[in-house]
Amino acid sequence: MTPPIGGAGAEPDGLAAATTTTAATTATRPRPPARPRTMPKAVERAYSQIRSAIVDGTFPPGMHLEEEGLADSSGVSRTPVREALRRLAAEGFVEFVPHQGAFVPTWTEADHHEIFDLRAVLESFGARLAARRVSAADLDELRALAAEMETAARSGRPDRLDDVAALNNRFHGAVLAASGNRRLRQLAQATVAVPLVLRTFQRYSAERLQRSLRHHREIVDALAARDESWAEAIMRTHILSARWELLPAREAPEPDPIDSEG
Amino acid sequence: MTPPIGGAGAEPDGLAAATTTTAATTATRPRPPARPRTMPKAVERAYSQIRSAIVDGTFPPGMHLEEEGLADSSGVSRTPVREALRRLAAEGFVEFVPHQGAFVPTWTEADHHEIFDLRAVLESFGARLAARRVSAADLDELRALAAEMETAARSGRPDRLDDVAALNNRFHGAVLAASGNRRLRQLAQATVAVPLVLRTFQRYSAERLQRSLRHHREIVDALAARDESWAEAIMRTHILSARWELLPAREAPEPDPIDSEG
DNA sequence: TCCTGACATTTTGTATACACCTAGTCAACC
DNA sequence: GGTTGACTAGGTGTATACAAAATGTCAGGA
Repeated sequence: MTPPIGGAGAEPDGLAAATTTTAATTATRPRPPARPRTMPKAVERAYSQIRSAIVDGTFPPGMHLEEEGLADSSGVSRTPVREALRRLAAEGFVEFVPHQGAFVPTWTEADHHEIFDLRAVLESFGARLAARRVSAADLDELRALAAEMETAARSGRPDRLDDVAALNNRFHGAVLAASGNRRLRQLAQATVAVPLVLRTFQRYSAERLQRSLRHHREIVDALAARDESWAEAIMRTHILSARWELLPAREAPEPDPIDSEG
Repeated sequence: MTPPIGGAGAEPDGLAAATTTTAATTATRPRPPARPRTMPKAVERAYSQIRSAIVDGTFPPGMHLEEEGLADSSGVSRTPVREALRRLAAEGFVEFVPHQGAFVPTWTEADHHEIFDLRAVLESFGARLAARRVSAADLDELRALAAEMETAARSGRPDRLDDVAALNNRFHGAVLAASGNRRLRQLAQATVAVPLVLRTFQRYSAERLQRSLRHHREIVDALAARDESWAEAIMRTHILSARWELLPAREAPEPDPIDSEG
């Protein structure tokens, strides 16, 4: 149930055909929540353009997002832009002020801690659930993602760090998918972490990045062992250790920038 | 920051009056996220009407919500109806199917368990945080709400049970507010439980209701003692015990309907 | 010189009109 | 008679036009 409102729903829904005369007797027969076909393009274009502009910093924190301008630059009208902004607001990418419109949120340190607290709670719970239900295919996928991340990180090239971040998101998403709780996945992925964590690895030192990658391996091991407590603990560890790498205040210090990692 | 997108933002944001000669340097200065004034009325009307119709069963599960009809019955046009539906979808009250529109979701038993698992995780964590930061005023409010619920329940009249449900929501919301984590509150309140739990108490037996009310008292005690683990445990208990009262399958049995209590 | 008031601009909020897609129905063909 | 095809209706998706509201500016007065 509850398909992700706009997210790229790559999940086979499976249970669409509960059409078996479900109690309702009236003529206004509720039709079965049919299969999601293809998403239209206007809202999707506006959505992804705005989203990536926020993520990559083109739209800096505090910026006022005017609907007309976004509509022009996206090549669509204001209506789909509004819908896209609403979705982005629901996911925490923008903030709305009643008669002023949408703004790129400014993250405070308190926000940062809120988000990581929630990530720790939700994803460690997801890891616990996943340890119960994980399949061999899930484990293969997780191992493959971990390996890809290690490869990308080993290259040492900063431009690969975005790949690492993307793979990291996929890894965490895969764990949440393996948990079997779709709402949990939706919450953890959409509402919580994305805006902050997306470009995260740019700031990791080489050794911290290595530790993060080792965490991933250990998460897979814990899941493979079907050890719920271990899985929960290592996932919690993994996320809470990342918190301190990414504090907004740490922008200046700039630790060892990844280079020359064998 | 991140004010609740559509919720009645009753928070004094404080930093509204930077109106004095625009201390900014550039013209495209990001303006401060100003105070939330008054929410418009069209979307709000549509939103609350649709929402309550879903909650009270006027719109049964599986029903197709046609925008034009909703617009007519709400006295507004389709545009605000669409926005209201988007918000409701983000909160789990409706589901969207691409070129078919919005439907009232049908809750399966699996959905039910997903939701209660998440509630248990989020709200017990909220109780833990709240035990750290709860103020005397918070405790007073919680005690007052608990007392009101007991009064309403003692009356034994089934029509008061909706009041109990509303007070229950306020109680849980107050705990989450006391946690100090706004995102946690937003997640726990908006995305997770509301549609299912709202009309919940109609199904409680008298003794179960009493137990639930005692839980509330114990939650307050745990918070007053500033005992994080106690608060977390009793909140978890409170929610998980409620899970089994509300299973969809239990519709037929219909236990002792509250009467003559007190 | 500073404050107060109204005005004008800009942007959001809302309404409506149009286009495309989906689904259901009916007819033609195999 | 069953199946396939196109047609028709209904509804969502999108675009645009209009109204309301807020902000910033400017003039007038104390």
